[in-house]
Amino acid sequence: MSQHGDPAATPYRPRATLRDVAAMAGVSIKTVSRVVNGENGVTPAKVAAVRRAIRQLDYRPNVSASALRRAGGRTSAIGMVLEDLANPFSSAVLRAVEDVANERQVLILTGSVDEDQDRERTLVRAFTERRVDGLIIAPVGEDQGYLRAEIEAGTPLVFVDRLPQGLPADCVLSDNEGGARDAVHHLADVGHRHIAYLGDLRIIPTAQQRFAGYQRACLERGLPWNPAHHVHDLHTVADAATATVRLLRSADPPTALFASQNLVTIGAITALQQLGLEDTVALVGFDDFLMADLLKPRVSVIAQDPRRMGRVAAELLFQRLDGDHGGPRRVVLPTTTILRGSGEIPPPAI
Amino acid sequence: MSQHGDPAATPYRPRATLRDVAAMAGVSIKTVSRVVNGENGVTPAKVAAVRRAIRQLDYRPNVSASALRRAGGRTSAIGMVLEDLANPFSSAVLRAVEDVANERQVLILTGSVDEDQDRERTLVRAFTERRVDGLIIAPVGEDQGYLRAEIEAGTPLVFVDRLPQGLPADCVLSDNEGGARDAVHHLADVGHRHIAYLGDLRIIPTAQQRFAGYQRACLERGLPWNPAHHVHDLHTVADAATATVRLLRSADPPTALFASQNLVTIGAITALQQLGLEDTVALVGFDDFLMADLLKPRVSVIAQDPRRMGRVAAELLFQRLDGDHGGPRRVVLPTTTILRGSGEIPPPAI
DNA sequence: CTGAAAGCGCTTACAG
DNA sequence: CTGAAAGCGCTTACAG
Repeated sequence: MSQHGDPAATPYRPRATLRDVAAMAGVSIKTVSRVVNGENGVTPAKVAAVRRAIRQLDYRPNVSASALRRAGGRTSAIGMVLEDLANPFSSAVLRAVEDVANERQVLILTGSVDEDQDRERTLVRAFTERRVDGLIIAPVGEDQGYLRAEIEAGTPLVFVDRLPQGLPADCVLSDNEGGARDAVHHLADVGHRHIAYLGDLRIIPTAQQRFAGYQRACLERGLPWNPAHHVHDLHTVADAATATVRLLRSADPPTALFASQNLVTIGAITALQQLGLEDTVALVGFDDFLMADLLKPRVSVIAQDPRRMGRVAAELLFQRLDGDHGGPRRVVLPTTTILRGSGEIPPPAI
Repeated sequence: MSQHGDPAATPYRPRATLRDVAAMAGVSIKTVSRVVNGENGVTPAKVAAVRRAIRQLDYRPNVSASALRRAGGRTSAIGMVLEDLANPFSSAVLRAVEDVANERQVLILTGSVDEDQDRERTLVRAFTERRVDGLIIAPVGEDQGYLRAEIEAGTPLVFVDRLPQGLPADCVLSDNEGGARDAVHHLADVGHRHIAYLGDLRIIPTAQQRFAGYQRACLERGLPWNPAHHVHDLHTVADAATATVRLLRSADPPTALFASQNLVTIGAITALQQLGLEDTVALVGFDDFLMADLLKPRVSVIAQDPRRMGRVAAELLFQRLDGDHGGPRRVVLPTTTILRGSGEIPPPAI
């Protein structure tokens, strides 16, 4: 009796293997392998017998096992390291990569790093140990030199959103500096001369580039350079709201705001509404967001194109996998200025 | 010369294997395996030699190969099938699952199905062929019976967001009916008797449940049952906006709207703003969204908790993987009614 | 404490 | 057209 096994201890029927299918169909495992892989040169009668056995046993090929022996050893999976899967920018990039990968029957392993360098390395290592065919990475660490070994081992790498440090590699970026510059130029066109900069953590390269664009435009337009109007290291809505309130209540408030990132923009709007200044102080945000159109005033933004970023990155990766061994490429995606109202509020007439 | 290989043809150094490490360290592969897996009973001197070789060769264990032979054969990866990685609900669920999986060093394979039944099956099959340890699925198909084989093979399954059909299995759902009922009761409390239902595709189970909750509340409060005020099959912002405009311009317009889903809510707001009725017609939406707080009026919603849904689903899955073989469990997560203004607009005094 | 042999599920490289 | 043998990179089950 006990030979039949305790159902609680062995509740499962193990998965059928090539060998099981071969036994049931009365052929060798090699013949089954031929049928599974659609190779020709198998008698129709045997093909039928094998197919029948596959169906009866619900056979599922083990792709890890086949990749192990197969020449080239592709796993048909790529790894994607993102800042935070729950944020709209990351998830839009991911989705676009998925769509390209899907056309090639390639699966995606993914994870979030939350600005944590160690997590970036841990994730990359975990993906590598699964022998992914390639990696798309939004880097957070200050040095990506540790990835040199992956490249040498033949795993193509494409960086997105941020430039990698210490490693020449493909990457796809937004024109952060240009976009920020456009924002300030636009506000200056409207007549503003006192434009505050509300920025994310200074360690983030994109934040640095956006500040550089702000700075450049201020120079180009001869705007007064007022460090009291430069607020850095805002990483949450609450941070941004608090900082904006303080700025607008100061003795020397700006007449316009440039918010260098999504959450900062939302924080700034929260503050403006709280002070009743949303129709008085101009605002341009970096990054578009759903509903920018429904707020009052509607929010003018410098839009990135995360889906395009993902698509281009995936296409680049697959080109590498298809054998393109050319030098590293850098793709800079232009931003789009979308004027909806908040950025067109003029400065108060004195 | 040509023996050294053409750099364009063989540009990469193959990854080191256990055998390479063993050769360099002057031990057997079994000893290297012991060191890599942290087994004890290896001379410190050999451990040191092995570690040195691992570092020099930048050895990365091939976890697929080890899983192949290892008893139990866990791959430390789970598969996650979601509606659309780019939508905030899906990505919040994913992120929460990631956080739980991360504690166990488990990786996530994921993909979007976009309401496509075939895609659901294709994705599940692809994950299964990679021998994921478990699956979390937001089902779209009308029948999940095809998954019986996975369960029998010992792959635990947890459904999220929607009940599976034709298969008893663990699942984690929002209280869709209860939440919709709450929305209508709230509007009735404010004084409304003509409350329109704006719903998603009728084939979607959650949409059906929300309509059922709407219906039940109408009965409970003795509200007139007016099919002209029930609009189904709205799946995009544009659809919802058009339908809302038509409804409000009709001879017999409702005084309040219940929007059964995020995009529909946004479409309804677009329409209300377009008609200048946002402060006249009440609105409650199902699903919270960032910025509901910044719109005017602020938007009252029935909030789900996607992060909790993901966390609970992942915990359930890992309990199963840890050996819990009890009967299928169903977890229903309560919704939260958040009153912000739009749902508290009273009906016009006659 | 250490390692040689067998085997995981599959494909490759042959031989017939 | 078909299959037996060897091998992918690793672990298991032994023997010493």
